[in-house]
Amino acid sequence: MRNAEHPDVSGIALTKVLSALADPLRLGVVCLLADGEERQWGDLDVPVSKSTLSHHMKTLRNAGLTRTREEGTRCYVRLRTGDLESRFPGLLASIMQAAPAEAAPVGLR
Amino acid sequence: MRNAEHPDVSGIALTKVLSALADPLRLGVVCLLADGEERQWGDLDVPVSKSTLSHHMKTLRNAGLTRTREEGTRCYVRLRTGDLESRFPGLLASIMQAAPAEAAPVGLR
DNA sequence: GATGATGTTCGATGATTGACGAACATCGAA
DNA sequence: TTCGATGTTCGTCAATCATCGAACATCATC
Repeated sequence: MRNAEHPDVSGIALTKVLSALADPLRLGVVCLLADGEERQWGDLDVPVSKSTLSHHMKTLRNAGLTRTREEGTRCYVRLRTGDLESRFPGLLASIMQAAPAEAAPVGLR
Repeated sequence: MRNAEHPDVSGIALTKVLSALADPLRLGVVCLLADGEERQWGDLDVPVSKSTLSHHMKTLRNAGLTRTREEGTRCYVRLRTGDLESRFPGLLASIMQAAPAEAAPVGLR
């Protein structure tokens, strides 16, 4: 996480957002974060190994979908709802509406 | 095109739509079709070979984004605007708003 | 029928992607 | 200071993807 890159609002690319959300697991994570709450990596109950989760979180972060914060050894993540809304109005909302049916089962531990 | 598969409205999958639109060339094609007009393959001025274009058109078709019609040896394509709107309300509109900036240059010949 | 235009399909190839375990770095707690 | 928890990074592997040219099928036209 040393090299956490968060693109600024104008740097959020549509194709990266779309391909980030095209993966069921990442879609599931975003669904879970859609309530606006900040979550810790370890609180996410995902059906993949932690190294795989780390890659997916990096993808979401680099795409500009999430913002990551470190606190000790823990990492917290939250959805960049406002940034996304201002960059692509209505996009996230319309995706979230249909997402649960196809997202991977991501719960809270 | 013998085996043209067009998913019905309820069979249009969000993840397939998103990954189909995550490619700049396909995004460009969809942008061009966004005016609702029906176009012929050959009228599309794309920076790839015809075999590559054929693959991309197949991807769009299978994802449920476009509908293809044969007429002699020619193939015509149009965007399934209405179907998409009823399946994922607002999705296409919000994507089209930001798409031109990132889409590959697809014009008319 | 022969020819040309239009798409599709078939390998082949190189790039990207998702996945894992192992090794590592960092920090907090015992 | 040692140990455990938390994430990252690395190397590997299999699968998918974008791309191309060549070969093919189909149809319209000459």
